[in-house]
Amino acid sequence: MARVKSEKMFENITLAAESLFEEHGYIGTTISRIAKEAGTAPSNVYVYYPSKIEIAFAVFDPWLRARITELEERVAGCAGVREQLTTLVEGLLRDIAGDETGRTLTLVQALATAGKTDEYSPALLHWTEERILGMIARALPDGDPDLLRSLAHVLMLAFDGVALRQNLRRSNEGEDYVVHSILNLLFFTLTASRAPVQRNAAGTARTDDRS
Amino acid sequence: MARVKSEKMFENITLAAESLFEEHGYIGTTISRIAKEAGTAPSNVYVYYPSKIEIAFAVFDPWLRARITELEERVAGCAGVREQLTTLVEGLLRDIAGDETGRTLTLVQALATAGKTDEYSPALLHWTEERILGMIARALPDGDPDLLRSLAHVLMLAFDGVALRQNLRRSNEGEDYVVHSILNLLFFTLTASRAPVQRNAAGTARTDDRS
DNA sequence: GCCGTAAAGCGAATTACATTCGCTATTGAC
DNA sequence: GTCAATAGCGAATGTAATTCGCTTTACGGC
Repeated sequence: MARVKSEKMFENITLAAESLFEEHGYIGTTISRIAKEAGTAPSNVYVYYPSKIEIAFAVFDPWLRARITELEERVAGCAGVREQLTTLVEGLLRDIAGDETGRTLTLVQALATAGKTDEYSPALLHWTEERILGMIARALPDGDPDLLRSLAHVLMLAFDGVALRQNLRRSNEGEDYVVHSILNLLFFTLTASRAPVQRNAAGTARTDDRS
Repeated sequence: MARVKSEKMFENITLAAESLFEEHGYIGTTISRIAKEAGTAPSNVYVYYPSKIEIAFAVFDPWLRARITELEERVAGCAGVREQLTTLVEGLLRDIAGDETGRTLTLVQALATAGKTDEYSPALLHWTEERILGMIARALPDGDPDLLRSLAHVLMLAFDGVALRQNLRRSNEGEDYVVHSILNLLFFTLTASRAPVQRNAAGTARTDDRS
């Protein structure tokens, strides 16, 4: 063997990219700029990453995992079903998907511009969906498994939708409405799926934990 | 006045763009190629459209409106609530958002790469959401208006999500699962919202029109 | 400590595009 | 028939990702 990759340089490039993506998004960030910020030449960036899109994935992956894990803790700390679901949906859609630092926008841009040749491992998406399913299932232990999976899937789609529309909106009032809509739907569904267990005379259902 | 824009040339450019976007997506289509296909020079394209993204919008807008209108007719022709909702969701998510000719992918790519300076009128999105709301409301005339609007909104998000993920998947089995999930959720919700009116002894609800 | 070598590092291409410029040719209005 | 606006076009321009070829460095074996 001979000369070895510098851990320091790898870190410089990754951190520079992270900071620039955050500030300017995927498309607004150039390899030249990343290199300059990392203190090297553009061509040397390709010693550490095979392409620009791989840098974006490398930056986004740990960020999303950290946010989801953090969200799991917050959800687990909530007392009732409604609080748990509200925390989950707000955290996922408003805080993470609607993230103002533009990281999900970065990913959306990267994914949208990814060519057929860019191999994007769906591992992160799977992982995320499983985590969301876990949170839902813990909130609704008696829920029908198929329905819970459907909920998780729809939440993932909504996540993508919110991220995509980041690029179109000025204000973020849209996200609040999204959160409201999903929770609206979720609570109706919750009512329906738990209805056989507890139902009052008026025909409306209530859970044992009020918010 | 002097020389006037040729209607024929405008059509040539638009049709060439439509065909190329369909085949290669937004990013895979170049202005040079559009011009060649239209029988003119790249620079002349800019006499008819201010930018590449405007061409994409011009092509996508009438296509989406036609598909949605067509879907409205199909939904209206369905007999029961479940058939109507199934037709709506399948048509919207599998046929239109998951469109194999890649038109929604084209739009997603265009939107994702759109700079802050690109003015994209949200008129089309509003129009689409209103049409979806109309279809849902006609299927569920007794539904709570707020809930119906939430449903329409979530469907729009799912639409975006499906379109975005077009770029990641090889097969389209994912769309079938999406359709299943949404319908699953929808029917639970339907059950819940109609429950106060009709409910049988077992605590499960059923509507008056079975599929 | 020295040497060979694989690989880091880098400046200069290369390639690909969207978009603009300056000029020529056309055509509609008078 | 003349004028003038503008369609049409070939050649820039500018930007950005990625590659190339060369130089320099530093690890492993001796």
